Amino acid sequence: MTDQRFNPLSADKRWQTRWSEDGVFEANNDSAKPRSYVLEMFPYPSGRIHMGHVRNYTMGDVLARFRRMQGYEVLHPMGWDAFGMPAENAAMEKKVHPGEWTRANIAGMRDQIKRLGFALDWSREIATCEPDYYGHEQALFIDMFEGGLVYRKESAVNWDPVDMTVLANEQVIDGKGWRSGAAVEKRKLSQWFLKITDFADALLDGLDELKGWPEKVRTMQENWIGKSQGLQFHFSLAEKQGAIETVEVFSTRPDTIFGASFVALSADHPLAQQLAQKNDALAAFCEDCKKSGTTAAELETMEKRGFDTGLTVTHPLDSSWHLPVFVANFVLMDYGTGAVFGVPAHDQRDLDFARKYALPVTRVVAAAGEEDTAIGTEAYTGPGQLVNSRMLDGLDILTAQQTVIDQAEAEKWGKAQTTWRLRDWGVSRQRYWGTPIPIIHCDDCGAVPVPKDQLPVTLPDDVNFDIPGNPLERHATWKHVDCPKCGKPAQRETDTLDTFTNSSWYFLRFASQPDNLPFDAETVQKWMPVSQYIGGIEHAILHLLYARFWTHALASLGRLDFTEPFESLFTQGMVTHETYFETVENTETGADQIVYYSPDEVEHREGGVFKASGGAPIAVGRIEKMSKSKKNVVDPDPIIEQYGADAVRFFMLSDSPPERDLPWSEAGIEGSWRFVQRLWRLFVSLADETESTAAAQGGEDKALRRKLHQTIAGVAEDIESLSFNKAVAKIFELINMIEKAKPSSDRHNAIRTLASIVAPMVPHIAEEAWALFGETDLIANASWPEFDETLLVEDEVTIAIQVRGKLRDTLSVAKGSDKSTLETLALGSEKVQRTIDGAEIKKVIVVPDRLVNIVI
RNA sequence: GCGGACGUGGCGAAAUGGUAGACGCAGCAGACUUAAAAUCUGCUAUCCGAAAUGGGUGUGCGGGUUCGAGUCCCGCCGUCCGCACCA
Repeated sequence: MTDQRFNPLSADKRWQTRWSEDGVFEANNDSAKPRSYVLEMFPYPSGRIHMGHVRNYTMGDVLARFRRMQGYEVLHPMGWDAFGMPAENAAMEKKVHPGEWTRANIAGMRDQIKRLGFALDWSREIATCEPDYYGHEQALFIDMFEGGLVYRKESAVNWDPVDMTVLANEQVIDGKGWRSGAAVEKRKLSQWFLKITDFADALLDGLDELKGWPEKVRTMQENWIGKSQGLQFHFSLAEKQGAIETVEVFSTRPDTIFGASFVALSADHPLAQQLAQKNDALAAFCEDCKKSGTTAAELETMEKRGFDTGLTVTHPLDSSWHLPVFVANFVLMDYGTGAVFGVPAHDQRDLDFARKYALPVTRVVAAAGEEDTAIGTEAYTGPGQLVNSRMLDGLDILTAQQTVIDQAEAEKWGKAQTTWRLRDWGVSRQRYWGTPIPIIHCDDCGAVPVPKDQLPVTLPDDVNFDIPGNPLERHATWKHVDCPKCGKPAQRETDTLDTFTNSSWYFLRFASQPDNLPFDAETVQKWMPVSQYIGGIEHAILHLLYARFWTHALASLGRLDFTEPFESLFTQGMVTHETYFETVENTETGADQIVYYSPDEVEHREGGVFKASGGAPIAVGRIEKMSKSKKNVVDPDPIIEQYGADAVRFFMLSDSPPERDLPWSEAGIEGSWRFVQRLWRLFVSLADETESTAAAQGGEDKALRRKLHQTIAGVAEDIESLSFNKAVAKIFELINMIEKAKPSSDRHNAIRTLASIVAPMVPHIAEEAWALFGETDLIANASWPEFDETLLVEDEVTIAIQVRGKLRDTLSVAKGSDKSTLETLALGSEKVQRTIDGAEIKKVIVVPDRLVNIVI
């Protein structure tokens, strides 16, 4: 007698062991089968996996298992994005070495992930913090260095003047250092940059190829790259300042040149710097500009302020027209030329600035009829014709732009120019826990790459984090080396690479991992590009752009012969949960403060939510992304232990569309658990039944057979499009029908086939069922069931009968009934006649197999 | 500030411009049980109605296109995400 309850505690472990021992999911580089590379963004080993990971890897796993069943050789690897700040924070707080902390986290998280029974090729596991990964990364960096894609320049960082350390944006809270609380300053450091801008055009054009990417991500990348065409030209300084005689500006709106009322320089602009040397007030203003943050959001929301330098420039189209020159805090040195001309009437920022400093506002573009309408508090950015613009009057915007550009080029004071919002990628980090930059600084030879036979440049283990700052910088011996070129004493670069570099090529290393090279191009070529990449939308720009850039760059260096790494991309939603809180008075300050409670600390009872074990009522807050600060985190581990991997996996796939947020709920996981048990009851019901005994009892069941075939086709389609919630709904419909059906050979077959249909989602119970049915091989090695095309279409359809677009009746007719039949049937409907009530019929619209709409 | 998305029952949602609410959760009623759990059956957008194989309303708000709009267009409102040193 087979157990009437499915027991995941024993089944999960048993099948996971079997899959592992048989090496079922190890990808074969030499396979002759068609290939599919399914990849989920690898995790940062923060300590514990969270529900977001579970959701991400479950989705990838369903696709990977489904592709295997379809006959593909599947590469589905897992690894660790193991460098990063949390390890250093742990080192400071817990006095544990970042490496030790990270490796312990990896070990724990690997166990957690394995308990979910994913079809992963663990033989290819990588951790980016190990020298056998980052050493190869150093080799690739040197390739880029030698290929002219790496350079050094000054760039601003957040500097904490108390801790004497560089801070990440994340560590700056309201302009203050997160530990010291000191006001953060911008400070310039000489840093390494990768020339991503060399690939701006290629990265932009490449987006067109990426048909399998969400439109929104392509748009975000397009906007991020920000190609804009315009006019770059110079204003001549009325009062020459030594060597500086002109101010170079760039504008995408040269048509508005007659609306200019000022020129604004970045505080970092050479002219601003030069003037500041002789002008204490200006120097103070420039210094003040350094106090703002380095993030775009801060720069753009801060109060726009300027400093009038007293200088003027002459207008290029009218030498008698002088414009004042300001230094302004909103002009970025990194974009364009570091100087702009302000047209207040047609740019909101310029308008705000002009109002503040009482500068003229002249409308130069107007929609029809608005030529004389004054500009109030809102700049006009819409279409129209040029006004108040001398020779441009009456022209449309585009023609005016071209006219100005042509004249500038003819008179040699400017030229058409393409500018990018995209800036080069600063990869230097003044931190320990990252890939050491393989460069040696020699007084005589300059920056010399470490010879490849001396790689990897490994991190020293004997470091301490008792004082802030970079331990590599203050390590007694590590940085002191001889120059590889001339042999004289020199210094190692002590900055490490941005962790984004680690995730910019890991997918290549998964595909091929020779000892002596980063990857073997031929093997990589067999697997790449990644067929389906799955991860969070938060990576829509940075990670995905950097990974694309590395692939483009390696292709340009002749190391790869493709440029786009990810054929299809899917961005999944977050796992969310209700928040629980109460507002209490802070005993010291008297101010109200919110105290959050975790789901473990509350209980749901009649009348609401209360503190656990009979406590007081508690407020239920918004449903939000699971986060430590809101304490609304549910740890997957105990859930897996209680309900088993299959129920957890199934929950992750049900209900919410995968790109949308998934609210975690106790009731939801209970529902998934009941689903698993329901499946099991169906499977065991077959244990003593053969197809022929079933047939003998009830013959055949055509409707159920049709439903089965529709489900096989429909679920396959839904899995391919990652619409797991729809696949789940179809499975439920099939099960509902099976449960209501009488015994028959078709019912018997439907249940057997059901095991295969659900196998990618709930693989443990599917294996268990397969064994129960007497199969000796694994269902993981089985094929996706075939379906009969002819059974997919119904032979009877329900037609909607509308009167003036409103549903009045429905009719069941043979599929393919012709229009006149349908019209006659519709007009014969009693309900229709009642609604028409003798009115004149103007028109009858008939859509075969769909509806009839009677217009009166 | 800039860029991107989303908005449908009590909740998660479904719906090539063609019957809005499939499927799941929760709830209600019933069966089974000494009882509970589990399981099974039925109902479940909303308003009017005793009920109807009766009618009205209804996909964030306001307009528009169409025989027909959740879906397309225009304008709002709200919420969320990203913004270059978090990963």
